[in-house]
Amino acid sequence: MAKTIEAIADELGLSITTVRLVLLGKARQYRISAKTEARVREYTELHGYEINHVARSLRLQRSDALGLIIPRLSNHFFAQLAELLEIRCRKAGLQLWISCCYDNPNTQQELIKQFRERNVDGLFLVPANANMPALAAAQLKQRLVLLDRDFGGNDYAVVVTDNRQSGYQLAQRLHAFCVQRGDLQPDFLLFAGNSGMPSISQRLVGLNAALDDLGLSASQRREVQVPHNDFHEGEQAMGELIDNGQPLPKVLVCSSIPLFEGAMQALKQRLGGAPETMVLATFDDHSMLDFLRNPVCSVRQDYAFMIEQAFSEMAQLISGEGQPARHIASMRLVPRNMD
Amino acid sequence: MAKTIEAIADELGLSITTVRLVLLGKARQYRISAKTEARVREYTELHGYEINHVARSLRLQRSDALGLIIPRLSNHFFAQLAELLEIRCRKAGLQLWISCCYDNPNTQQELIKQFRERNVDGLFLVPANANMPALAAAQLKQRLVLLDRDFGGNDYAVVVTDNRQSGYQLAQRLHAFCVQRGDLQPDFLLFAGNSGMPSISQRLVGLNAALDDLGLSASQRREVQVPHNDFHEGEQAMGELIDNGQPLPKVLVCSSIPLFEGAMQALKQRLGGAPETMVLATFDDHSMLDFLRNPVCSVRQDYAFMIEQAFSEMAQLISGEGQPARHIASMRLVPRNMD
DNA sequence: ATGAAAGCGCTAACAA
DNA sequence: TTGTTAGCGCTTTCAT
Repeated sequence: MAKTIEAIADELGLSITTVRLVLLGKARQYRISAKTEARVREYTELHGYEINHVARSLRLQRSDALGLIIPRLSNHFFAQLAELLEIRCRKAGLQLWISCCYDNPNTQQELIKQFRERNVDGLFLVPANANMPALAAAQLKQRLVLLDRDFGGNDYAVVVTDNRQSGYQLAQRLHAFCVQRGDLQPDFLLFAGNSGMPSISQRLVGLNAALDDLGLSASQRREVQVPHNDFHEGEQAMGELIDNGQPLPKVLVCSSIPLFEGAMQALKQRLGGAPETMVLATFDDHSMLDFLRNPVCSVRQDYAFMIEQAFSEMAQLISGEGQPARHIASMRLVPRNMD
Repeated sequence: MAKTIEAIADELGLSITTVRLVLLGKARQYRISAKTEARVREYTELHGYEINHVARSLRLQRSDALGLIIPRLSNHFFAQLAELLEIRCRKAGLQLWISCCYDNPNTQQELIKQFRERNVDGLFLVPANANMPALAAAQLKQRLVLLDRDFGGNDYAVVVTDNRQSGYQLAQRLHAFCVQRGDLQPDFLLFAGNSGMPSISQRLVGLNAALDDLGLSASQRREVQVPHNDFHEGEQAMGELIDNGQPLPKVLVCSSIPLFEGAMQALKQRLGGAPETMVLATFDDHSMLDFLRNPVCSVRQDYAFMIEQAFSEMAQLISGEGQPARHIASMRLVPRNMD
């Protein structure tokens, strides 16, 4: 156990104030005598001193810590977000407490409560449903920055990617690729998980808008929706499609990586893999997509922008200046094997 | 701001103790009158009450929080570990504070200090070097559980995978596969990042022991070491090998996924991908390895075992019972396209 | 140039 | 059956 300021003061026969001023580096400013300063320094260099952040927190009603609630760390996108946000917070002298709610509203509510109890200065939240923002904002004195999902409302700071635009551009790009390689009438299969989430539904909106504009007929467009963005559901849905004897599409677009992985798994197990000419696409990017031989196009979100905006919104909320704003990050298409 | 116990007591004209006993659900036990209990309950149901964990923490000298320091969340293995450990801690009513040190000893030291300042009840640590365990143990009153890397010494609780054994079995399996498909004299290329880490060096030891036992000649064995387990180094090393006109091996074994990804990238960019007959292998597992057409064998660690052992070691250290022990998790080979 | 004291909200020991 | 108080270690304000 490290010594307290009081213990040090006692042992040196000084007052708490004196020791404290030296430890804070304000000796000069308050004209503590050089001799006294030296004595304190010598003592702490020998025995060490570590501030008790808990006591400080209680006194100042501020923890110098921020909370982050995401669905899960095993999703690479959120892990990346968490990693970069922690770096940014640390740069500002703040701790980031990272928790996973698995998109369970009860868990998320419980986590918000716990963060409140521990007096976080603010919360970054990937809301599990449309009600969470209001609930969290109330508990956190509006010190709330929403990430990745925009459920609407202008009351909160929000940082999201332009998913509609991403979807639109993705479909255009895929179609152009097909035409360029000589396939003038490609058909699309859209695979979407949990379209209750605005990020997902917007992706679909964008994709469909592009397919509309491209004039695709009904027979060139299929859409399969599953309740969650996970591996298992992707595998099952693609498995059923194959087992039911439905034709494979020329172009397969998935709303997220886990779903994409599941679909690939089903194709592999039943057909030894996706046909070589099948054009693949997924939202979110991962370096392992390089392993695929097919043409693949993924959508990479702009992490740096998102983190910077999210953090500066939080800083604003804490300082009490300015109004919370909505920030829309752009994305980048990442084509592979599509020259 | 939620009300304090004192504020509630004042407004109800009761004492702090009375209110507290009701809130703790000990009204019965201490024979608080039913009427009083009802009044308190009614009040808190209306106005709410949230305990102030910071004050509690200061008073009890205990935070009900544990720290976890890993190299990085963007490494899927560590993200998985963090995710599961958080679940386990939450089950026990403890918060887990997750931080990344990027294998930088200074950063790691700083994080340990910060956790101390915030009075964590214990720390899970992936040590950045051989000195960190002793340093951390001193600062944390021995409440330290080391993960993934065993730098030796019997003073600490450690949970690691049997990397030597894994390496041995992996090499045996790969060799058997080659023989079975008719390649009686396969040559191996071992690609290792940061063999200063015990996990990595043990993998190499195991691999080489197997190659010894299999009687491979010197010309059948190559080993390339790079300083870090990351994508860029893997890409560069494999790139140089190809650019220098050295022959590709029959079997490529990488010490970790990032390195493996880098090597694949170099093969893809220069040769359009790994030759179809090349047998691939890496430590750690990832579902996206399914994307590869080559025979691939990965090594999956036993997360469930590791988490359970790590947590129970921590529980023991906190309760003060028993001696810290070393736990060795076994692994499982995950063959793909190797029937 | 240095010291003393109040108070952040909680818990535990002791009173009544 | 309920009340009072000290104290966890820090910061801030007001005295010397």
